[in-house]
Amino acid sequence: MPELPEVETIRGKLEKYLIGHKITGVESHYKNFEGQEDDLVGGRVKGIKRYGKVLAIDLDNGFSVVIHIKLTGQLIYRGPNLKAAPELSKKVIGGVPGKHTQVTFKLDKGDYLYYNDVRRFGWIKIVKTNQVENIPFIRKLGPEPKVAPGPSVQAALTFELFRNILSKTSRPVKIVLMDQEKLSGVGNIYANDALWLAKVNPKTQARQLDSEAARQLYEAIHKVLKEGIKYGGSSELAYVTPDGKEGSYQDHTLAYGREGEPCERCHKAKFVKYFLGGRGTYVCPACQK
DNA sequence: CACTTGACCTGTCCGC
DNA sequence: TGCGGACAGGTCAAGT
Repeated sequence: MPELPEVETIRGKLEKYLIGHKITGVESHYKNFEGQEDDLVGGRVKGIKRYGKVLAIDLDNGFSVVIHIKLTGQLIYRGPNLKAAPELSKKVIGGVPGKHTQVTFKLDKGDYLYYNDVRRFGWIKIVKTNQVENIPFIRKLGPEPKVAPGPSVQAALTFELFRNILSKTSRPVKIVLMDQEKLSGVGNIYANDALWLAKVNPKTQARQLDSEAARQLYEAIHKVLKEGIKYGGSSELAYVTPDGKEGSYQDHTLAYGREGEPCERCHKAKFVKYFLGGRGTYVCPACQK
């Protein structure tokens, strides 16, 4: 769920709601929070960047808030910028502020940005803006598929790079797609869908893919990520946008979650599910040879 | 080095 | 209605 399309959707909304706003206070009791809350106070939001699945909120005082929401992190904006404050999705368990609010960012003009995280896997770091790209996790990220016009900072995943990445390993191609150090942004849902769209078996050794299969897969990755963005992300689990709404990609998945359903493309088989690398993997046995 | 399993956490859903 | 157990995606650490 929080893969590139979800994080990009959040990025766009934060840009809309937060730019120009000053942080007037930060309250955190979160175990995965690193850095000095006070470094943010007085800074104004000047931009929101994305590195793969990671967000960076840049302030005009030289500091940034870097956030990885992992599985259940939620960034919820509340305040007058929301014309009519929409009802919060019930996926915002406990509401805001609430039982699962880990960090509260108080902004000027009566605004708040809340970080909720039920399972507390996500992390937040306060660092100087010029040090964001030195955070080890971000430094190690591979190039990402360019599917959004927005200012992601990651290098583009060209077809040349993609072929090169595949050629260097015999790991199953699905595992490679989800390896953020090889390419960034793709997680389990979109990996499943891209493989189905490209008619590639997830277990295929990456280096066994010929140029044509690699091309199909390369294009499929871009296509499914764009679809994800178009539908505002997948709210299968805990994902919601900063205005508290759900995305709808979960209603448009190609293969993910479709165990037992007929394959609408070949009509020859039903989707089966198995585990690959510990992750739910959905394939049509007839068209993903 | 490649690959697998367990850990991190809690809510939801499923079966009895 | 209650309860135990499996399961969920993202990443890291430890084990084989």
